[in-house]
Amino acid sequence: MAAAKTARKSGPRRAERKIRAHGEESRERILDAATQIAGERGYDGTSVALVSERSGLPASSIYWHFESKDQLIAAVIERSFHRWLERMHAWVPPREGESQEELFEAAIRRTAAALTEAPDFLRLGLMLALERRPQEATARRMFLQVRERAYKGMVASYEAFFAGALDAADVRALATLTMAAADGLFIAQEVDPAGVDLDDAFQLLAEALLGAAKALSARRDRSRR
Amino acid sequence: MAAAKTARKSGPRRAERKIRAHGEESRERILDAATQIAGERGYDGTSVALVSERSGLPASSIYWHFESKDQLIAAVIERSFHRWLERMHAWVPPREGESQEELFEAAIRRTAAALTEAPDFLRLGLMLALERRPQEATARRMFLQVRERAYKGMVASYEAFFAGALDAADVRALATLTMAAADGLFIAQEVDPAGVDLDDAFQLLAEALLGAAKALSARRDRSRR
Amino acid sequence: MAAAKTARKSGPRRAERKIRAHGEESRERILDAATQIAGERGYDGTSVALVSERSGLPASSIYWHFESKDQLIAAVIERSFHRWLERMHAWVPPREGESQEELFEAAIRRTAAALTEAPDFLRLGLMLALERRPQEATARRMFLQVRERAYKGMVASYEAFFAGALDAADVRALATLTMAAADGLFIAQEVDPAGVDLDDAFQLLAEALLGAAKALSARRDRSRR
Amino acid sequence: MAAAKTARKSGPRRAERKIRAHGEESRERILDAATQIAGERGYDGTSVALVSERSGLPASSIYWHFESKDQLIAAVIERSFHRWLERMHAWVPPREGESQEELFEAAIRRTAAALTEAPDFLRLGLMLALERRPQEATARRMFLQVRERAYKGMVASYEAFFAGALDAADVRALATLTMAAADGLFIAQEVDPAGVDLDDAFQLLAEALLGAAKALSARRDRSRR
DNA sequence: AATGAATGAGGATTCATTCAT
DNA sequence: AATGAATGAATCCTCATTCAT
Repeated sequence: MAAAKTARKSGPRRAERKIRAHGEESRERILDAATQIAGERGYDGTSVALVSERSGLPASSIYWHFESKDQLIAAVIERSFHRWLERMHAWVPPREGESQEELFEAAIRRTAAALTEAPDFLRLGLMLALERRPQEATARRMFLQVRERAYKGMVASYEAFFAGALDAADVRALATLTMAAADGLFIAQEVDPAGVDLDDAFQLLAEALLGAAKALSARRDRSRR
Repeated sequence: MAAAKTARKSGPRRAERKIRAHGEESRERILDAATQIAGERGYDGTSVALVSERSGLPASSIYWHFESKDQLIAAVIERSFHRWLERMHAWVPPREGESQEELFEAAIRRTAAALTEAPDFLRLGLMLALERRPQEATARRMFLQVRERAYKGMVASYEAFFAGALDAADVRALATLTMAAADGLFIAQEVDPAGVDLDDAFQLLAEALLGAAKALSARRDRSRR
Repeated sequence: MAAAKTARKSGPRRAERKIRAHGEESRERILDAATQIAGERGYDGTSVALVSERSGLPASSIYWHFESKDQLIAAVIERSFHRWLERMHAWVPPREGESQEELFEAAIRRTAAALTEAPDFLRLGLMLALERRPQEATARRMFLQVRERAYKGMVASYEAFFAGALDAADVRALATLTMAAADGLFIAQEVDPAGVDLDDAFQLLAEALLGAAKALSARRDRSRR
Repeated sequence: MAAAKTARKSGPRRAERKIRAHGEESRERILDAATQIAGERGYDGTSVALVSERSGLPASSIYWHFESKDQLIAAVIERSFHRWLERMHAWVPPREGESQEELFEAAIRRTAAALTEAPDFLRLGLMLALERRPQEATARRMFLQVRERAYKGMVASYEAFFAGALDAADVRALATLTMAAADGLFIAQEVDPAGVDLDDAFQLLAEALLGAAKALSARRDRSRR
């Protein structure tokens, strides 16, 4: 490759597309390219040269917008997360007049939707989460931060569902299990899309969690007596 | 990876440690180093130079023992898996005279033990599973193969537990959910060891799965009628 | 310079410090930063980006004030030299009623003071003087010019001291030796501040030079006979 | 330039000169090239690419022989110093039947010879000595170390010359001054080869030092009384 | 049963400089 | 009187791999 950079110098002077863009636009172009690539190939697979090629901006321009590759990936994660959050909010109309159980199952379905809505983001994030490198951890930290927020949101909604029945520790345990199962199902489906039906699996998960909640409150009653 | 890494190669190797090992021993040394590094840093983070340094053998010797980096990582996974299997067998004495539920919870506890027994193996495997690169897939395939075997084993034991109550599809769904939750809990604990108590979480998972099983068989009864 | 340097540029500059300074002030800020950095790291070590960061002004502003990096460094040298000259004049009150020898030693002490007064200037200048690169020689030329002036001044005052005793060539030889020793002592003290006492060393230098002067005039007498 | 690497790929396969050299030979080739370049252009001017080009070995091979550019330059300094030391020893036949003063002047002449014998080495070393970079200081340290050895040697021979007349501190002061003057004269001659006659200057320096020695021992007598 | 030496391709990042606004 | 954005060339260095010995 070697000369396949930027926009191909073709023929004489190539003052063709020196857009002198509005900055923010270039930044977005870079983030778009990086999001795409990082989703496909992970942190290490996302070379600055590739992002440069795909975004149409020279590598040095990437470094004008981002301090380092690590920070670029962190920005990718941040933006993806915010977009995903927005879509989540748009998706879920507040429903009324439903039973507790129906409400809960709806919440779980929402989680399922969340997974299918942001596969690249989650895949990249989980890969980073599993890594244990000493340095260059900004991107990883960003994902964990963002994940923490999602977890807190889940705990809050569970507290509403199980008010009275479960105490704070139980709710957290249930939320942790939910998140774990969601992550795991995501992976299962990534690995073998044909082998898992996410809708069915989350339906089953909802029932499992309700069963677990019952067991927890029963345990609680027993210990209280 | 940029500059100034953790590791330092130091020019022409000093002839310090010419152990002239007996072949198999060198191979093991290389695998040990590679296992350690790959567990920490994933596929891309595992450079041949690093493995060379950590094992004390020159890079060319690694290529004498393994065809390529990809095959090396595949071998790492294979060996880790076999060791893990051995430990699993040694660990779990067949218990008798227990109730169905107790037996089931014991099985789940075994799964929990499996996670804590081979963290590097699982961490690396999950990272590979999440990756989406076209070439160099030997290592990834190896993990998925190994994982498939584990899944089959789980299905087999679930069939024994839920014989009569659930049909094959339900058992598979339950096993899939179990595996997903296990993977997810593993990740949760890797990310924040203090935030998750694996014993408690798997206890809760067992109750959740029993709840799900009940729901499944109820559904089945309903549809049969 | 490789990666991960001391300094960090941080993407699109935050608009924090838009002082809208009055031109001359910005120029001074840039010169201050460049003086500091060039004193520490030499010509090549003084990157425009570093100067930008340390001065708080964007790199493009540096190019508004200076034609090129080379001219910037030349300006650094020029300004440093003038400041140093000023301080020198302020420092040295003309003394009267002293013996020849006392006057000479006072002159040498002045030279010593000159060194300690402008270490960055001298350090950078000597570094430039030692370099041998063809292009970008403005800064270097500027230093040598300035140095020539200092040398001429020294020759003039030596001519006064040794009027009658030495001829022009001898005086120049003595001045050359003085300057060389001063440069060398400066380096010695930069390299190991604890190892050299500049006052003592210059005291000794004064005595050495007087000895040399005596030898020179003796030689001259001999050759005249 | 870009493609002007290694040995020019000309025409078809270029298996022409894959010397598979004896290692040590390649190392020397690299050091030769680096010595030449560093002498001309200093530390920063010595790019790995240039050394690669001049030595005929690819850049990556340079990194097989040396850990980093910094260590390469350090090795350059070390080798240059040792070669210089050898030449110094060869140069100076032990003379007998001369007066103290003649012996001393001979020693100084030896120092002069030393300068003209290793100009590149000294120039590079002094440049490094003047720098104040935080990192990458191996080369600099190496020069200072080597310089220290030269200083010790000088002190030892001065102790022989001035045994009885001067005490240890005085000898050190004299040696420091000698070295400083030598460095300074070297610089003066680098800057303006026509302006300095090294032989004359060192002759004068010898007389100056003898004068200084006399002054020192007179001072000592005075203070002893 | 190894290994010293080499290598081309590519890695991230910094360089001095430009120019439209 | 500036500056945000960009850029091509160069920086040091690491990569997986090869091959003669």
